[in-house]
Amino acid sequence: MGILSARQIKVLQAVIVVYIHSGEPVGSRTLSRSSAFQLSPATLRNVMADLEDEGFLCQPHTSAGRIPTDQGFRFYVNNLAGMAAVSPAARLHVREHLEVVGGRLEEVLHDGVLTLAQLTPYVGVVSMPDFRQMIIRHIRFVKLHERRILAVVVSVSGAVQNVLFDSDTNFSQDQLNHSSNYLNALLGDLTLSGIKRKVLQEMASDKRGYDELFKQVLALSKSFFAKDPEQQSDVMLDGKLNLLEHPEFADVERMKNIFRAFEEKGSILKILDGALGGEQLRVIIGSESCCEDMRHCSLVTAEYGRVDRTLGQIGVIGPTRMDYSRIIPLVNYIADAMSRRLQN
Amino acid sequence: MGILSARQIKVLQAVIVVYIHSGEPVGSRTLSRSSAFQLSPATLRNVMADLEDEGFLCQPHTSAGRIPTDQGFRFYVNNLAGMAAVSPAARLHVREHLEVVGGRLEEVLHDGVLTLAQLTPYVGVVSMPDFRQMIIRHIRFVKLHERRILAVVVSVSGAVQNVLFDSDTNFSQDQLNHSSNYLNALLGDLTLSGIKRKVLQEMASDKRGYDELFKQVLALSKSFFAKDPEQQSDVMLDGKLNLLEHPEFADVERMKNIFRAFEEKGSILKILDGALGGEQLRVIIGSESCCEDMRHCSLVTAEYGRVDRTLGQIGVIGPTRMDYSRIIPLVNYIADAMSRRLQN
DNA sequence: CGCTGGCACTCAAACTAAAAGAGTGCTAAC
DNA sequence: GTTAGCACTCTTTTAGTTTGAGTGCCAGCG
Repeated sequence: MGILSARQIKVLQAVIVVYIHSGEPVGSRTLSRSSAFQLSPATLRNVMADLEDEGFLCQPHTSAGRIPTDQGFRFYVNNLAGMAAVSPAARLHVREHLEVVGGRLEEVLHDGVLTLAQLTPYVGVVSMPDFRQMIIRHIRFVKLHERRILAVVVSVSGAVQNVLFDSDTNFSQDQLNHSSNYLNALLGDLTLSGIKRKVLQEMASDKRGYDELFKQVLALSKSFFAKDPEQQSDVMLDGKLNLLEHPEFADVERMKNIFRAFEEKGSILKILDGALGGEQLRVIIGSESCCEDMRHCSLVTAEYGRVDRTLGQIGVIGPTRMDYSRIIPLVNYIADAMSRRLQN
Repeated sequence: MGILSARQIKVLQAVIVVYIHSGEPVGSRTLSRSSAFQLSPATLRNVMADLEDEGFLCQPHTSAGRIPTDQGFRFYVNNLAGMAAVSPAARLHVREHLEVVGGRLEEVLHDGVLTLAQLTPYVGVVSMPDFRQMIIRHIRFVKLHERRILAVVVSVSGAVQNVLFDSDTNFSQDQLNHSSNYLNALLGDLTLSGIKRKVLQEMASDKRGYDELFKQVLALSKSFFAKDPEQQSDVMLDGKLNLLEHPEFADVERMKNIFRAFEEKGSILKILDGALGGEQLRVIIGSESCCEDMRHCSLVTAEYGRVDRTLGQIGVIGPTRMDYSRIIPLVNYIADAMSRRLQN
């Protein structure tokens, strides 16, 4: 037990390949006919029964064909799935729609999921970078009304976040400008919390002699950073309708579950960033996501970002019966394209 | 024909009320028993047959009860539906979740749809104001990188829009600040296009003598306003899952259609803003929306905004079999609460 | 010992038939 | 104008039957 014979592997692979394309339980007869097996249905039955004992296959009910279990798919993805090259059509599509110039971070991400939703029959998904972990290029304060201030924070990767807060004192826009300048001069390759720490340090070391400007910056920073936990970390989805085309989601109850998971994006985010800092590409199959509502879905995701720093995950959500050998390279390809675009 | 007798109206109303609560076709027997009618089923049958001839009722098939047509619902909403008072529970919920202080426009709108999605079994929907029609309070330019500039535009109602653009010349942040100040001094109760026009006018009248600063502003404005059509006008939806609970959407095909309409928000926006400038409250029943995918849905929407200016529509989308007498006052109530919150 | 053919068995899906139930339209009588 | 009665229609439900795909197991063969 545990280790599979060469023949078992070959049968397992055949079952999975057929199942991925047909969506129906596959029986011994089908297998014996279609594939290049020289074995009789009876023999295949024996092999399949063994594979079932090992947990790679299962039957929806007695006397139906076998379908792969999550464990079966896992073995397939890890060991058997040959990776198809990204089709020329897909490359062209990416070149035209994704590999364009610039744009805000949000737009780039949107282009990414949109492309995935168009090139696959699944749902495109991307986790938006945690703003708190992004390196800040600019902070600028805009006086709105009395003590109400809008901080515009721009990261190196082009993400823009607006933070609304109230300051204790009533600064003029000129004062805010000066403070902005001061703060921007200070920051170099730091995240928001890094900046916060640095400002506090400068204050502690009080080598600045507490000049007027510095006091302003301090007061402002205090109010501003109090608001910091304004966390926009989020996921973006596109192509939810694609799922409706798959027979496995004709069941209304199952559909509801998945759409529920989509609506409260927190659970998806948890799955996406769950094993953060792991491999560059991840495949999460069915119950591996530990999310009950997503038990019948798989995720294929890849990291995207700049060379030095991962920003988030982009990929697709589809039924466990997913065309992994086509999707995995595609997700990789698109993550790469996005990363390149973010690089400038 | 055309005009309905008192008895016909009474029957029509009874059919609709029963249907709204049961969701099943209602037959003459049910009606004769339940309601305060002193009429026999046979008589009711005659009346109902007449109502069907007039187009207010229809049968899913021979020998089923009658269900109201869109026209029937229309008559009900216009003439028969007694408006229920907003329940204390709903009032409390609104007070706690919607009638809070401040926040960006986007947050306010989000609170609005969320509240609707929680207080009704339908989908909350709000059309975001067309930024181009909003009165601008602030424009501020932030230098990002070389000639790449981020304009932060803030409206009086608290909407913030970031516009990314490239200027022809490489301004310093100080120059941008001065230009911002200049521009902000100029604008008073104007929309973006109003400002554009004004700047052009000032240029034409060249009474400024073409000083250095003004030239800057001009150059900047030219690049900035070139980007103007960056239209974010959009709709926000919440509570899509609610719809799945309704028996009328157990049919997968029908569900798909509606979710398709949700995904491409343009069509919804068209419906919402279609009869813009009309009544304060609108009810759109079934095919009246002229959107094939939404044929089985009704919308109840109300205008929201500041006293002097309508910003958009907020309301719900649900099955045509909607509890209008509860929903209409509720939507009104929530639109009011939102408008009040936006007022400050 | 591995493979195969044969056979009995199981189970879901498809089909058929019959019955039940709800409701209608129509007509004749009140 | 209203009603009771009746024949008719059509859906829904139930049950029973058949079909077909597939399995498990056993005995025999190389």
